[in-house]
Amino acid sequence: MPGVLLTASILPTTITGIEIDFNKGKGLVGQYNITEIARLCETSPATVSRVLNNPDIVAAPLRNRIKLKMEELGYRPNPFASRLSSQSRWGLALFVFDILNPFFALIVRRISHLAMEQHIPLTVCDTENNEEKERIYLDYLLDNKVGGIIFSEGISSTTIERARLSTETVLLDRHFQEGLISEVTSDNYQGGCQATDYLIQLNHCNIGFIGGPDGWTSAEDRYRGYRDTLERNDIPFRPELVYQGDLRFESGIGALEYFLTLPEWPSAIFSANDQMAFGVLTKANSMKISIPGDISLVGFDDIPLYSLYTTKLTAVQQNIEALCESSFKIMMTKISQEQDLEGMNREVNDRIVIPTKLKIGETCGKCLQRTG
Amino acid sequence: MPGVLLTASILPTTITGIEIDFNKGKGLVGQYNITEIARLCETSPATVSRVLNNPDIVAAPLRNRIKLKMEELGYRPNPFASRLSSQSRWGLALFVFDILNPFFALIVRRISHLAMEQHIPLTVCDTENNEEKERIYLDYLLDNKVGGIIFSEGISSTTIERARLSTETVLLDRHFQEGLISEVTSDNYQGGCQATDYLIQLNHCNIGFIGGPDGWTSAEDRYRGYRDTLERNDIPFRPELVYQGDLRFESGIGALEYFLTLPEWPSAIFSANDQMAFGVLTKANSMKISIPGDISLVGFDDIPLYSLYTTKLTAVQQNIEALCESSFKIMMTKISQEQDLEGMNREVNDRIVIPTKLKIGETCGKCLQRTG
DNA sequence: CCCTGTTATGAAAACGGTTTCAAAGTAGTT
DNA sequence: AACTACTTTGAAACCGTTTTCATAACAGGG
Repeated sequence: MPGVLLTASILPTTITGIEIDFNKGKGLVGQYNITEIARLCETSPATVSRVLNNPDIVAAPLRNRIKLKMEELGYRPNPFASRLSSQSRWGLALFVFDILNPFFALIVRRISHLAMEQHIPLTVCDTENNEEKERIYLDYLLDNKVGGIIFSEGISSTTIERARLSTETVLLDRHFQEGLISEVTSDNYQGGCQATDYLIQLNHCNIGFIGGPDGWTSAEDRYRGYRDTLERNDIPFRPELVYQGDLRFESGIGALEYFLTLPEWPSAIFSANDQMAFGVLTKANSMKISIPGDISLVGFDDIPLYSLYTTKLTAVQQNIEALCESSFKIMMTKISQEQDLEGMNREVNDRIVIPTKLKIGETCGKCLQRTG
Repeated sequence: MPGVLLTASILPTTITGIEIDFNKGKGLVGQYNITEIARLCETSPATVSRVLNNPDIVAAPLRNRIKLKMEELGYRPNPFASRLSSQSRWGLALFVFDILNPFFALIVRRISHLAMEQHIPLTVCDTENNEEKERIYLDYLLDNKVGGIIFSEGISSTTIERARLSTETVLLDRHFQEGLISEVTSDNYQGGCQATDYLIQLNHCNIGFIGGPDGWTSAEDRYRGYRDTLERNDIPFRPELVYQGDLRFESGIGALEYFLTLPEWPSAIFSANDQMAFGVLTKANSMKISIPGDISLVGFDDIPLYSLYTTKLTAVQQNIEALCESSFKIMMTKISQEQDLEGMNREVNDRIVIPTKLKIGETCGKCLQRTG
């Protein structure tokens, strides 16, 4: 489950690891096996197995007798034996880059909820932006024949490409090489436009942008929205108004500090996520810079948690529920298609875009003097 | 497994669940098995197995030949086969009650780091305060012969008791029935004393307390510290100054609202965790109540994240690193003891207490008029 | 009543490892 | 040379399922 996070031999290329053996010990569990059940029901293991996996094909009286006996003894099938012999893939995994970030924490919670509803184990892999960790997790998952992996932002292409070749994959709010993998994203470009448009309507033209790390396609799309909207409104793009953040709180602090070193402060800031916006807010607060009095601020994500804080952040709202549900649904479809079609239409990949919405809070105001 | 995440048959008492079979498909993986390797090295599977599990007992030349061949072919042992035949327990799990709470998120991150260092898979179980989820997770873990489980606060005794009987268990910052399970806790009682003492030194005697849910032993210990310290200082305990929260942000808001309905406001509030203290801070802010001007505030945990916010919270500091490291170490010891002693000294349980420290921030001030 | 087609079951062969046990080889002692 | 002790290896049994294949039982059609 969650998780799932997770291994039988989770190792690098070599094969080591501490294997623990306590046959003696508290092992009251798993007394019964399928043969025992069969014997007690005066039938064969094959039939018991059928009751487990395909009950309909065994005659009702026998089936009930077996079911009852299993219930009575609290029999639980051994998953190792089962998966060894059936060779089936099973279970899902979710890669996130930073579980401390509430945006990802919410995704984790939502996806693991969906998985649990279906009784599917989910392994959560918090990679902490570390390629080595990604590799260890992926090795583990592939060894354990995971059924599919959902990748969110911040995971290296190496990992994704490797996963793509051996199991089902779905992207959550990010792109990968054109069309290779099904993806569900927010309309980040549109969101970037919405935020920028709104600020321009408020008369701002000196708009700072706090971006994300290279290769974060969601942040890049937001950036494109920002630039295109400026252009559409004949506002010249000024590179010095762009600060590259890392999407964490601290980064917002750094961004504001940077913007304040400019000869002319931006009158508004658009941050590629809420965490950084919140950093700006906090820093501004402590420096007695008024938001929105001195500087207007727009975030991205609309994390519910943040709306509880002192000043309600104006932010582009992502529909996290919809993101999670769609990507989970696509994954389930892929997985069942496998069953039926045996990979015939493997190359048909979905691409779902979920609209964003600007949610007005209290961090934006009209720009009075128009400069630039 | 993380494991995150998580099941071969994760089911309730009945046996259902969607099992997916895609033998055809992208299965380029796992081409080689131990017999194949043996054949190619002109030796027997038994010997290859020995190289995997106990390299020293096979002669160097043969061993190297086999190792090389495995490397060359990218051979990966099948964990299902391996665990089926060895019957060994393997892997760890961590139960947390709310992964959105930064205190637990930090624990998750720390423990999973430690586990990964040792190449041990960790399954993180975010129970969301739901006994049904606990059961599903635990069933899954026991079916999969987990090596041990670490329980943090907020998990039901039913679950813990059931786990205790079938696998190794360690408690992290909580108690369970006296001495039955090894535990590592912060000195919550002492922390409660420290906070209360500090406020009393500042001349406060009207001190509100925001507690946790029933059965949360860590919060109860903090509460005892609060009460005993009042008593030691001859300050009468007043039940109306105690508010039972649920340890979440919103709960702090509710607490402050409640305290303000009292005929006489508390001049200081001690909150059983940072999240609720932060709720108080936020609510106070929006109501123009000054902290520490009107009310002093002490939290508990000292989440690093929160120290970045506008006002630095005064809080009792828990040594999360130490908590995690100790409990992980105890778990590792238990697990290896199993190997050696085959349960001889099963009943020896550790009990480690980690001191707390009061960290002075900016949310406390001297109480000027002394009432009560 | 015989033939055919279907349904219900069991025997036995996988699945890919680990482990026990015996045998063969090596070395050291007398 | 004979005996013992130890090291190395392989054959075969086993772990608990699933799955294939064959058979038995049964129903329906002529």
